Amino acid sequence: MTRTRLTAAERGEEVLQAAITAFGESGYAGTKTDEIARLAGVSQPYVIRLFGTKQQLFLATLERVCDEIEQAFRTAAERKSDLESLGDAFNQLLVRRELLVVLLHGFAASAEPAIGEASRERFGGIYRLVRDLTNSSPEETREFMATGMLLTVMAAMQVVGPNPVACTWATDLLENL
Amino acid sequence: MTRTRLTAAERGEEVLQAAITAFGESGYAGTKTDEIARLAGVSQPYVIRLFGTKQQLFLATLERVCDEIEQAFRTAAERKSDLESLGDAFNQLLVRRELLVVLLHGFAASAEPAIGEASRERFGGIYRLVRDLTNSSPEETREFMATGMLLTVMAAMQVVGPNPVACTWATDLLENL
DNA sequence: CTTTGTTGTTATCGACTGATAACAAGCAAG
DNA sequence: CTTGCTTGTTATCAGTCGATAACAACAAAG
Repeated sequence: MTRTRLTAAERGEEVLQAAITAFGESGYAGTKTDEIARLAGVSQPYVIRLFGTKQQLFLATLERVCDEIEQAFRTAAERKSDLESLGDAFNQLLVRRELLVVLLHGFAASAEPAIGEASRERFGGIYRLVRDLTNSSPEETREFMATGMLLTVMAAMQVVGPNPVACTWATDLLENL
Repeated sequence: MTRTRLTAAERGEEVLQAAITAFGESGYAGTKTDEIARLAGVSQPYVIRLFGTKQQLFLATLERVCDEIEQAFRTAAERKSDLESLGDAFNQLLVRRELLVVLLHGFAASAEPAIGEASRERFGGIYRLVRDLTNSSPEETREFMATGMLLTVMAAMQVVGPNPVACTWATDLLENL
């Protein structure tokens, strides 16, 4: 048991990774801070002290996820700045199902004002980033975002990504993509 | 106060409508059966007795929502059986934001086995229905479903539908649709 | 070595929440 | 009217969960 002592920033990072996993699986309301603590290997009260409240932890998780998505797009655009290149990057993100599904849970929890505001802000930012990185028209960008949302809900339904549930309609939808 | 006595089926219907509203706003885990009861004007234990458990109530709500969506598509196809006609029908559904958002909450709660199974089943059914009603190719149908998912998450973020939150990127995305 | 700040824990609370039980009130038939 | 079935309520529990408080362990500095 390597129960090392870390700085608050380092431990916070571990908790954040655990939060991505947990929130990605069960969403904002459905996830217990205790489960996140267990995944991170710390006590539940410490998770709360590191982030203040469960909601602030969720918001931090959402911001982190969006940062990683935007970073993946920027990196892809450096090699080739078209929508196909960004699409490949998106498919790579699907390997970590929880990442994109956290985003979906943010959208779904938008009735909570703070979460809704963050979701709208970050989704708009990703839209603009995709459009600007690739110099695409609004129509092309919308189709890209739409396909992204379809894949994201399919990730939530566990028909794409690692260990997918077998599903005839899913394989049908994924052909020629 | 018209506190009339209804049959179990009639009262169940009222509870189901309340459940669409409540689950659409707060999702499966985030909605309290007590809130549904309040909206339906009955006591919380009665809601439970009518549907067994909160999960069974959510599943019934999900089934109902999917039935209504499929019905809207069937009706639209009777007049004109192409994707544009079904798209118009979908836009009409957006007027009742909660309806589509319940669907999204079903996807999001797919980690719960029973909910995941129902979500996959019904989503696949809608996909096949759209494709068969319009005789569209898998590619065309996929694009339709993708756009539908984009609009659904935008509905969850409250940037489309009644009383939309003003948002530059949202108006941008909705132009020429 | 002791002082001081940071990291982390255990103990515990208070509010919530789904579910059960027991009971009451309406309604139709005989 | 009373018997029996359905509709509905109040009371209440048992478990959960986020959050707070108090304390403990460790490390660096002087």
